[in-house]
Amino acid sequence: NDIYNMLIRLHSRHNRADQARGLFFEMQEWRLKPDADTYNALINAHGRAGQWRWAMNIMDDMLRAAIPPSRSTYNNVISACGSSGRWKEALEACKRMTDNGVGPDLVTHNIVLSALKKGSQYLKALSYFELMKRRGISADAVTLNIVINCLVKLGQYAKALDVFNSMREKRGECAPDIVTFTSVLHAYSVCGQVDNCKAIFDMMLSEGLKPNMISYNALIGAYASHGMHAEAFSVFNTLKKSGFRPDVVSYTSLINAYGRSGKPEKAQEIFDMMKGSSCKPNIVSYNALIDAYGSEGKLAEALNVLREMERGGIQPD
RNA sequence: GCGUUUCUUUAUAUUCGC
Repeated sequence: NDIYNMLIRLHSRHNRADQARGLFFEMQEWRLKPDADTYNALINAHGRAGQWRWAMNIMDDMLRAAIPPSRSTYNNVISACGSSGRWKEALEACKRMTDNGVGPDLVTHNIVLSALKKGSQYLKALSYFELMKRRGISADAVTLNIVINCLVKLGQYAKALDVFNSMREKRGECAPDIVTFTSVLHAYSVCGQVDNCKAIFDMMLSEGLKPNMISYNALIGAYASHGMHAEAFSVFNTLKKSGFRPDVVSYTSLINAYGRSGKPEKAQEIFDMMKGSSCKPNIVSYNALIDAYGSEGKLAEALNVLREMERGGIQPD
């Protein structure tokens, strides 16, 4: 049983909801009874796939099987609504949870906040956070990271930095983590302060936090969006030297760095490098390269890339 | 009673309009 639960979780992580569902039926053919963990994992799998209705139906099945939904079950359902962009349904599910006598925990509140953020309801997210404070619910780093990102989306950079600085003072549960630093780095990029992106990155290092792919990619992206291809390329190399394999985001950011610097042939070079790697270009990579040519008026080359993309079986959007 | 562990939540890439 536990093995099936693990396998379903594995499919969930890889966004294979149908495979997860297959296992769910397969285990029952072996006369294994799905337990709460099974249902939770299955709900999670559908949530990640944006199938919030399925997620809800599975919870109903659970009730029919006389397995009471746990806090994790509700959290998974609320999260399923959130990742499908259904913030209203997320709030309703949260209310239903309370009505059914299952109290929300901090994770629940964080899931609601992120559902509001995914639904672009940044102001609502901030009011929800204020409500949490008034109720004496103490936030953790995840909470504050979401708040920072909502403030950035609203263009309230100074307030975002205030939250960041309060996290640095408080430490403990609220100590800035790698997500915090990456968010602040991105905030500086969005408001045009590239130098501070590097400063934040270095601060993260001096705090003893190890950068991951996402933080490297964020720095590459910051340089890229400001047309600083040399700096972007240098971070790309540092990433590789640190033992990471650049992913599709790393490559696409670098393509964009050259595109924005008016160097489509360099962008093409990186694109070819990506094809020679284990990482396949996706539609965003193709779009970045097409735009690199297009913005330099090289329409024939741009069309060539478009044709190559279609030959590769990717539909233009 | 205390601690440890498991599960659920947050950060990065392309174009265009307001």
